[in-house]
Amino acid sequence: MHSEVVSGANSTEEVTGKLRELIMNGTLVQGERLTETGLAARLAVSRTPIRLALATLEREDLVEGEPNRGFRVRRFSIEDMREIMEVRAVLEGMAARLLAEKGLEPEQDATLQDCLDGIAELIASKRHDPETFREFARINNRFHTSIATFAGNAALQRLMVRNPFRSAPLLHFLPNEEGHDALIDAQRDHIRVVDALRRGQGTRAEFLMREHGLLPLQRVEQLFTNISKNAADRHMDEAG
Amino acid sequence: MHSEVVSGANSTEEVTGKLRELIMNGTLVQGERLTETGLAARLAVSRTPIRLALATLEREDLVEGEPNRGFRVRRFSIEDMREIMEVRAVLEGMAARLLAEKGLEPEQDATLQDCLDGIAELIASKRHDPETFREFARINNRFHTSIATFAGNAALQRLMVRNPFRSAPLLHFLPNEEGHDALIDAQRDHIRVVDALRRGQGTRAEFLMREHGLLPLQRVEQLFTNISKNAADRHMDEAG
DNA sequence: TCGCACAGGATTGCATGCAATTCAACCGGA
DNA sequence: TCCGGTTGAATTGCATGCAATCCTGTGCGA
Repeated sequence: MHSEVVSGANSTEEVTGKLRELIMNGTLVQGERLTETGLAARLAVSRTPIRLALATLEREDLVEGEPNRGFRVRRFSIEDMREIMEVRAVLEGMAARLLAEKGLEPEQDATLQDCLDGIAELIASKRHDPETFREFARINNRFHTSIATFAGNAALQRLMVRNPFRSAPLLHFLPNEEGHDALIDAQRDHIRVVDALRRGQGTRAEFLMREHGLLPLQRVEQLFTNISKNAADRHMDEAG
Repeated sequence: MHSEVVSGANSTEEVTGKLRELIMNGTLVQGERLTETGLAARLAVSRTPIRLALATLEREDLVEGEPNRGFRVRRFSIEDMREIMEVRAVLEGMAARLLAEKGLEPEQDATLQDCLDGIAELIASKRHDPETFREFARINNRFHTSIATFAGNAALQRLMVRNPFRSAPLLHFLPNEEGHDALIDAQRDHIRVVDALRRGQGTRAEFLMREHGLLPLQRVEQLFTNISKNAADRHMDEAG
């Protein structure tokens, strides 16, 4: 059974990444049971790295396991999403505050300005195709990651990169007409955050960032209702 | 090889707990290399649960591992401690704010009052023996855990119980003459936090709790310098 | 004396076997 | 028809074997 030989030397790492991706892009649907043998066959490794990967993903809250009963893909309710985003917003706010209090190094300033410019360009292009949105996601990610890094608190940074906040499934919302508005909203927040950072206004930076972190909430809620509706429709189709 | 049979059905859980304890109480010193076989022999289990436990502890930042080179007990510098405590303070502040905004249920109010009373009693006793301090630690822990729970944000609660903030080694500072003062300081903060919670003053509760979370900083710094001094002395002894 | 290659041992990483537990279907009885 | 008990398959949890990798110390050459 050599369906798909894993390339890297370290299987566990690869497996963890692959599983994370499978969960996040929805291939493994929420609530789905994950058997070690099943995954082992699917990824062409033995159960050992699978088991380790699942333990890791459990700590990331992407899967949940019960003793002697294996793992399943974690179900994210809308409340879960809200809670996760609230925590993330607070942590991002903290990062912004620390950075403002420390002051921006010139090159850090340049990096953030670069992000602002990149998004401004996307907005000016007035396009709202998927690629534009993906590019926004990349720059946006760089913006937030940079602030978390520049803040200079390793413990904070670890929490932010490791935990599922950003990676929680369903945050990959699809681009649509409103996507472009989302860009504009985000950019407005970003500009103000950077302004606060430059002026060393820690509290202002903190709370701007907090609020910014809650921006996608409405969007996610809408997405949730759409998904529920689709599920209901599909159910009716089957019944019919 | 039956030196110490593990009782529970689930070895991995037990092993994780035992290792966590061994690291936290200093039996496994910082920077010490952890070999799977060594630990397996020590805890009388095979390498498999050891490996899983180490993976878990790595995510808790109690050990650090390099691929193909095993794990070592994480070294905590004073800067690490400060960063960890800063993050924890922010998260505790968030919990306090959420709880204040939600309002206290009567039984929640009673639980917190119970903690206040318990510590007040310890202070009134004017004793500063180890047992008194351990009792304080228990009540203090209950106080903070309660607030984290009552806040009603599961994601936040998970972060706070799972991560090493509280459990970071060296936070088990020894009781001494100043220990009693520490109780008084803590109690003063607790009373004000509870007051803010009762009045629904979210911002006040948040910042009181943040400040409270930084209370042990000075203490930890002192402890660090003492340890360094001791280490230096020992080194000189060896050299002499 | 110093630097470097190499060999042997130690250790990790992964696969797999086996016992214990859980899950599911079936069967008998009311 | 419904319900509880039982049995067998599926699955997890742990132990262990083996190959690959890394570390240590030794010997050779400059």
